[in-house]
Amino acid sequence: MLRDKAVPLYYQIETILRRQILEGEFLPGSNLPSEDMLAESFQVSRITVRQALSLLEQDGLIVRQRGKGTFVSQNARSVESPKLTGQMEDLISMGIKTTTKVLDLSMQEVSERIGDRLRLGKAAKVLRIEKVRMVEEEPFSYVLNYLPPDIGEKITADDLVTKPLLMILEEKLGIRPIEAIQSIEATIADAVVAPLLQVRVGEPLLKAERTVFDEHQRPVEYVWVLYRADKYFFTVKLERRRSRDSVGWKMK
Amino acid sequence: MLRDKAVPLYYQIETILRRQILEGEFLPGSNLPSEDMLAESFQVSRITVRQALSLLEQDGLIVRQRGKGTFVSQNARSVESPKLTGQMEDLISMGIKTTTKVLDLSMQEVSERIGDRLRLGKAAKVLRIEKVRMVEEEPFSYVLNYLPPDIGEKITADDLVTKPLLMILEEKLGIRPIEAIQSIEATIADAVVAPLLQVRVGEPLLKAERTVFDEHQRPVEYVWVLYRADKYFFTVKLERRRSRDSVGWKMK
DNA sequence: TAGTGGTCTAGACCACAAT
DNA sequence: TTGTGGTCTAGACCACTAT
Repeated sequence: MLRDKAVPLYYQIETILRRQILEGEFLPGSNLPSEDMLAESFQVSRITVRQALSLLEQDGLIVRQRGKGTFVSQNARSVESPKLTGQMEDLISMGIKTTTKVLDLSMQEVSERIGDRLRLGKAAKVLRIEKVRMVEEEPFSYVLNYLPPDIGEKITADDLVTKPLLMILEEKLGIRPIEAIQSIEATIADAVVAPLLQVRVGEPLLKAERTVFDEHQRPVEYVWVLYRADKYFFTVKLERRRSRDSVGWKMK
Repeated sequence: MLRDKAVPLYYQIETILRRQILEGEFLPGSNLPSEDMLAESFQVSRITVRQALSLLEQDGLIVRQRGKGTFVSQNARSVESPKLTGQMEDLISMGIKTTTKVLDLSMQEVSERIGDRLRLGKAAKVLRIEKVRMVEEEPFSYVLNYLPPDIGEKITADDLVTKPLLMILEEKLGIRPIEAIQSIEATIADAVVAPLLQVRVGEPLLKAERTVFDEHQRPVEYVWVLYRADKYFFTVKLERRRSRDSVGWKMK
């Protein structure tokens, strides 16, 4: 067994099993080897195997059933989307196939709404970035980014043409965005954005607002986006909150 | 310490800590007792405490930092939404404040699209339910439900007026819906739905499609919904996929 | 009864942050 | 150096499913 201090065993095992599932070595509906068998073949303890499996379960790749075994999920499905999906990873990798037109990049007084989202004081300034993202020569979305002053002052227009913003934060500034709270609603194109997105006034648009947080839960970016409804939809997995009745507890 | 065979220790501990956080006994940003201390006061092993904490971490209530401690999340925030949020729980509890007008309830031939989503054969039938949900006397959403025949045949119109569908599935049929895949896009009201939702043609609507699965990953319901944009938005937490470079592995 | 996943323990060592 | 969370072990017993 290859030991690598930098990468935990359970993570290595998860990676291997994930690849095997995605590449079809284990087919949807089929059962995985039992935990004992996996522990044996990887030469680790069962707890470590379970740690790996629970990651796969969280991602919905496998389903575990007591007394029966562990099965590859029917939803271990490849991306079905003809458009683009809006998961965090896509937002990052999106830079690959898209070009960005920066319309504005300037430090501005913070509005109450933005300041609230970024947890800034009233007198603070923010970097405002206005841009249009193009996918295959067609306008795709109209984006407003707002960044706290200490982060914003380190970002230049040159950065933006080459890389997506989240990648700049990570690689240039050492900020690790790991979480975002996003809300989505429907709206229609007005006279201002319609020409920018090359649609008629009144066409449907998907509006998303999100605040992005780093590992310390500091807000590092607030984003306001309008997507063309014909080019974008958003997919999520909803999970029911585990519900089990609990009982009282006595401290000893 | 109270032992209850029916409820795992880690789950009891999670419940207690969750309540303490939500009720403000631990304030956002403050640190929780260390894992060792929690293990001591609950009189359980540290592993069991960690299991409880990892549930809270998954739900975003706490943040753990190696070498520093465990902290209550800044986002342990109560519902901010003036409208309704679209999480699975809401869909269930929604019945409380809403009334439902059933426009149609009938067994029909399955279309290819629906059959595909519910994993049914070509000749299968489905129960189709068409309804309008009202919130405080105002139309809120236009909903089409499709259910597999064996489930659908057990549902009557009477059921629907009293309880939300998911609750019927659970209480009357013993089906436990635990997961759904949902996609969301923007559209506008056409001449058919505009009067039903009491909006003008051309007003923005949020369109959601979702397939609901039970614990065995069987699709138990397919739903197609149009929401009035002025009454509904959807909030989600996005999480960045953990990314760590992994290395090769040698089987022993 | 045999096999599976679910829960739990006691103990160990490590990496990281603060002092 | 001390205290924290991160990883890992070996072993135990339980609950559920299938035979």
